[in-house]
Amino acid sequence: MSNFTSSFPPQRQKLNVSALCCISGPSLSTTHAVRGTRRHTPIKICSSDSDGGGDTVQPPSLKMAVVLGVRAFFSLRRPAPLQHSFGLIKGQLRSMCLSERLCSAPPNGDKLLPPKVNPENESLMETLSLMGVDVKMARQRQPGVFRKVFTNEQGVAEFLKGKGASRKIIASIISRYPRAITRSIAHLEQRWQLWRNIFQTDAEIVAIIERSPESFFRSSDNKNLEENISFLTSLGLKTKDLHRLLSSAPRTFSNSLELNRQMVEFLEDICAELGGEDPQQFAQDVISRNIYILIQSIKRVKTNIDNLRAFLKLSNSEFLALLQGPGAEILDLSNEYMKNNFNTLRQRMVSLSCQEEDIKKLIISFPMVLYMGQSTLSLKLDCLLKEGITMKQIVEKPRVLDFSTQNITGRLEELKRVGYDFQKNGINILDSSQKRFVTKIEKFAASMQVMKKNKKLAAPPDN
DNA sequence: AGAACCGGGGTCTGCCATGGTA
DNA sequence: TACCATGGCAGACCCCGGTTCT
Repeated sequence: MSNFTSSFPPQRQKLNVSALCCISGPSLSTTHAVRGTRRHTPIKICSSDSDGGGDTVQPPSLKMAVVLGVRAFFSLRRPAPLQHSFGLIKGQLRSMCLSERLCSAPPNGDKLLPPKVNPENESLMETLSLMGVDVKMARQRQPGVFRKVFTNEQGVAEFLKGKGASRKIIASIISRYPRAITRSIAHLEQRWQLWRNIFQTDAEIVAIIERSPESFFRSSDNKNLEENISFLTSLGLKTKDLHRLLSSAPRTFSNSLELNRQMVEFLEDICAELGGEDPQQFAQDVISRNIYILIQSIKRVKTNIDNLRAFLKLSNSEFLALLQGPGAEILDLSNEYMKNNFNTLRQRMVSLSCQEEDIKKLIISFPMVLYMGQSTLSLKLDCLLKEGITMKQIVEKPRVLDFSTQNITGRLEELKRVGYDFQKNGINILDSSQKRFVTKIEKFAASMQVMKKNKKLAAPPDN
C-alpha cells in the first residue's frame, strides 16, 4: 500500500477535526478560502499500488437493477471465492454483455437474501481498499453503504474512467461520497447527459464532481434535475448563468424543483412587496448576481433582507435597487455573521466620529464590506488610517477595501516611498488594477522628480 | 488622456438533522 | 429500524479592465 495526496475541496474546521481522526497517514494541511480565495485541503488517502478492484462481481442493487443478465448471473449463486479470482468470470460476464457487470458481494456470497440488518460487507471494503478508497473515511461518512449486499463500485469506476477521471480522482470521489457506488450506470449515463446539456466537455464535469461528489451523486432523481434545468431556463437565465450556476453551485441542481421554485417565488414576493414592477426580472438579477442564493435557505435570505432593512432604513425603492444590485451579493451570508459584522463596523465607525449616514453610505455603496471578516476589515482600516487616510475618504472610496490586506500594505509602502500625499491627492490611486497602479505611481514619481529639480533651480545658491 | 465608475470573473463544500420509506 | 433523499448550516475576497465622465 502506498499513500497519495488527493486534492480536496474546502472543508469546515469542524470537519477537519473529524476527518483528521479518521485519516491515516501523514498530516493534513488545510488552507481555507471562500469566494475567490483559494480553498484547498489536501488529504492523504490510503491507496494501493495495484490496479486492483476489478476482481469482484457487481450487479446493481436490487432496486436499481437494470440489466437482466445481472439477475440471471446472480441466480447462479456463485460462491464468493470465484468472485475474487476472477479472470474467468470477468470474461464470462463480458460475453454476457454486462456493462454493469461487477459487484461486491459478501464473503458468504451464496446467501443472496439479505438479512434485515446486514453486517458490513467485507468483500466490498476489500475492493474499495484496492481501488484506493479511504474506507475509514467513507465508512464514517455513510456507514449504510457498507452494509449493502449489492453495490456498483466497479461500474461507477469504469463509468468515471470512461469520462476521463483518473483512478486517484475516482478513489477520492468514493471516499468522500460512498453512496456514489449505489448508482446504476443507466442512471449515471442519463444524469451525465443532462449535465452535458450545459457543459461542453466531460472534463468540466469531472472537475466539478472531483470538487463536489455530493452534488452529482446525492440525488437519484434525474427527472427532478431535468425539471430544474428547464425551470431555471424559463426564468430567463442565460446559458452563461446556467453554466456558472452548475459549475459553482452544483447543489442548486440537486435541490428539489419545489425548493428552487419557492426561493424564486420568495424573491418575486420581496420585489412586489417593495413596489417593484418586474418581479421575474428581479429574481433573475438576484440569482445572476449571487449564484449561491439558491443553495441557501429562504429563512437565511429572508433574515438577511430583514436585517439589512433594519440596519439601513431605506425607502422601498432604494432598498429594492440595493437588493437587485450590489446588495444581492451578501444575501447568502450566515445571519449571525452579517449581524456581527455590521455591529463591529458600526462600532468602529462611531468610534471614529462617523455619523449614521456615513455607515449607511458605506454599506449601500459597498455592501461587500459586510462580507469581510472582522479581523480582515479591522486590519485593512488600521493600515489605511495609520497612513493618515481618513474614514471619510474611505467612505467616499470604499472600494479600496476590496483589495487584499497585503496588496493595500504594499501599495501604501510604495506610495510612502515616493512621497504621496493622500490629503492632497486623494486615495483613488489605491483603487486601481495593479497595472494601472504601477503606471500611476511611475508618473507620480516622475513628476516629483521634476518638482524637486525645479525647486533646486529656483532656490538661491547656498552661499 | 486620465480619472472615476462599475460590472464581472473566479468561486461553495461536507456535515448534520430529519422526514419518508421499505 | 435502517437507510435514503434532501434541507439547512457554517465559513468568510480579490482583482481586472471596459465604459463613461471630466
